[in-house]
Amino acid sequence: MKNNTNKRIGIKDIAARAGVSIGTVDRVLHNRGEVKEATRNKVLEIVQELDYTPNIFAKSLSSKHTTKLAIVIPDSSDNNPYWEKPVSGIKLAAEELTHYNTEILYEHFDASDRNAFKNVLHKVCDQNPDGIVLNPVFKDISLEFIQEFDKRAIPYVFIDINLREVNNLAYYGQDAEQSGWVAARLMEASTPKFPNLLIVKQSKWKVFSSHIERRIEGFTRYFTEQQKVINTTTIEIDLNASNEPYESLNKVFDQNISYHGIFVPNSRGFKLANFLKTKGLNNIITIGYDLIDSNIDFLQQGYLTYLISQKPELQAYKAIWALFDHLVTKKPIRKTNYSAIDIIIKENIKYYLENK
Amino acid sequence: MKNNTNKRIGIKDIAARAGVSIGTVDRVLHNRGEVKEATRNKVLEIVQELDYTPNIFAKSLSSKHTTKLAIVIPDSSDNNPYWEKPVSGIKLAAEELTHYNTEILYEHFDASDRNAFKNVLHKVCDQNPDGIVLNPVFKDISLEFIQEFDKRAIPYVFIDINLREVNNLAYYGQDAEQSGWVAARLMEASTPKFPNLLIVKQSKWKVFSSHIERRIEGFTRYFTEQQKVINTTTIEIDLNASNEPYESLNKVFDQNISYHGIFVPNSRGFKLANFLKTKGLNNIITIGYDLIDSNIDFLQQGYLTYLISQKPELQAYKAIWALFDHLVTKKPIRKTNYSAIDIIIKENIKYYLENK
DNA sequence: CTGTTAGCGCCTTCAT
DNA sequence: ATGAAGGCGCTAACAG
Repeated sequence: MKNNTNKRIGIKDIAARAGVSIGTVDRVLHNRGEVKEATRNKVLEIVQELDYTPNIFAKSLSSKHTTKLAIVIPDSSDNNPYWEKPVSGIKLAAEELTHYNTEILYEHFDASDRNAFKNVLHKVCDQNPDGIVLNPVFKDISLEFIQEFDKRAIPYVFIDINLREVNNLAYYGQDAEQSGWVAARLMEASTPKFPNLLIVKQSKWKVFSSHIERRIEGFTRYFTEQQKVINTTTIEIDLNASNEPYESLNKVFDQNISYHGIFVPNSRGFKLANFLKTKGLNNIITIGYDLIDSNIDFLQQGYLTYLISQKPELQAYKAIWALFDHLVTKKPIRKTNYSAIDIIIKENIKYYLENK
Repeated sequence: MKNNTNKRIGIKDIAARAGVSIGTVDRVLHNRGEVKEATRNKVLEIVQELDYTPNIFAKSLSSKHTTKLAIVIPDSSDNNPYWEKPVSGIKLAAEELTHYNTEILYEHFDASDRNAFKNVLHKVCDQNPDGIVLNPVFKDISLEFIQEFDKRAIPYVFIDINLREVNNLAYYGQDAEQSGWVAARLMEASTPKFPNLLIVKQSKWKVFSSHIERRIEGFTRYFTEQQKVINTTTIEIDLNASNEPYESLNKVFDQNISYHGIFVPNSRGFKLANFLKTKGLNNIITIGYDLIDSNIDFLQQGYLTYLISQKPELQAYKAIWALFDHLVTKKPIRKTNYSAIDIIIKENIKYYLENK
């Protein structure tokens, strides 16, 4: 039984102890205005001694200052529904944070549009926010602006893509290679020895490509490191073209190889699934990524066997909170934060969705 | 650019809109004192319309009242490390909530001790808490006290075990049968057709038994409903006896059946794994429950293939917050809340643990 | 039944 | 360089 009867000590107490007014205490606490060196030291001493910590509720209640957090992540205007997810995480965090006198600046842009990206960053700089969540889709442009952030001492948190050798406060994202391992492990468990495997890549997919490549690396490296022999075919398809993926897949399936498993390392598994459905092929193990609606649909129909999910909502949500904690409550923040790699099947998807 | 400049509306705003004073608004909000039915309705209407939510910081700043929440769940003193998990969720919630003027009353007891359970509930009643999180391990005793709770209008939330036909605010727990389905599905995917399967039950396990039974039901029903033929052997072992599970398992494995998979529907998978390790059997698919340390250890060593986890920390954490939200912020609470059924393998456990 | 008022701990402006 | 006072949104005691 815990009884928390320790009254918190406040600036009033330390003012009394120091024989000054609370106004003076406030000034030394915030380096605001001039205070005689002697009294200043005395106050600080007492602060130390009494282990004073501000009451952030009283603080945010009274403070006129609202901290501004800017979010720079793509939206789904490039026809990739994946991007809806982080946005919903942002909205949740924004809602919660209105209580704390903090406001979220969110500007969406097409993930494949260099200029849009640059423009957004310019706007963000103009707003002069207190902190920034950034998905650095274009590395060169990002680095440019990061210099500016550093100069202004604005903390920034990366989402999804981690840029090395810069001074970011934190990173929230996935370990793409490891998720490839997970996929491989599931594939191995569900297919016979020496399986024929197909990997369906997307061409013309510039933005996120490093992730996709690393998922594939992880996938194939799993088998080689376990010294399992597999027979892999990799095809590249323009998944945005209207005649695809049917044309390419038809070609592959006409070659009379019977595939045991198919790995789609991006969020477009549903396109493959749709193809399999029209062909009546429902005994192939298929593994895709991300819980977008059409994937969920085909998972439930049985044309996708596994989905791997990284809770992108949570990434955005956590990134924003990290900034808040850093700026307002001064909590220490862990720098590298990899998302969980969740395994979703028909049987557990329902409660997974209910618990996000 | 979304500018969240919507000032939160407060009791002052709704007072103005209703043409009354903030005092009156406060009274209807808290059912304190008498208010004319007409004005009462008007205020409530405006509250609805403006979607008012109280500023809990201002609230906890001004309020003298500290809300007391009592938690009645077992600890691990009955030698079941599972119970450590919810306790850690409680601690987290308690820590967060101290800020909000609420105090957590936690009294542990042995899950197998009827008298201990009763005593704790008596103590809880004496404390006269504002809300109660209850794991109703013993149904009859629980129902007895629930009558008292209802009489005093103290809201109570169930964890782990759901008692029907009582007026609980919410339930947080697992869908045991569905998790059995998940296990079955994984087992099916990883074993040949017509597999020999072994189910290792624990005897003398009174408290939690309905869950365990329902996991097994789900497991076997999956196969029958899919019309898959399996050959199942079920053994019951006193997993707390020192000569077990070795004696019983030895007997089973001496019978010259080669098992493809073993299902352990409780948290003691590690005991089986340890047996398999000493026997050098590492090609059997094994599925266990719960991320207790020894299970994690054997998962990483490869003697447990899958672990199914229900994030018991989160259940406790959410249950406490549900009470808080109900009592303090008046948020509506969903009554039935099933945990996610997480599939854990060697390859994804690391980030899973990092993200709890 | 309803309005007024004094805080809660802190920030901020205005005097001194 | 320092103190005094008003206010943030809400609770609770006190007057009508």
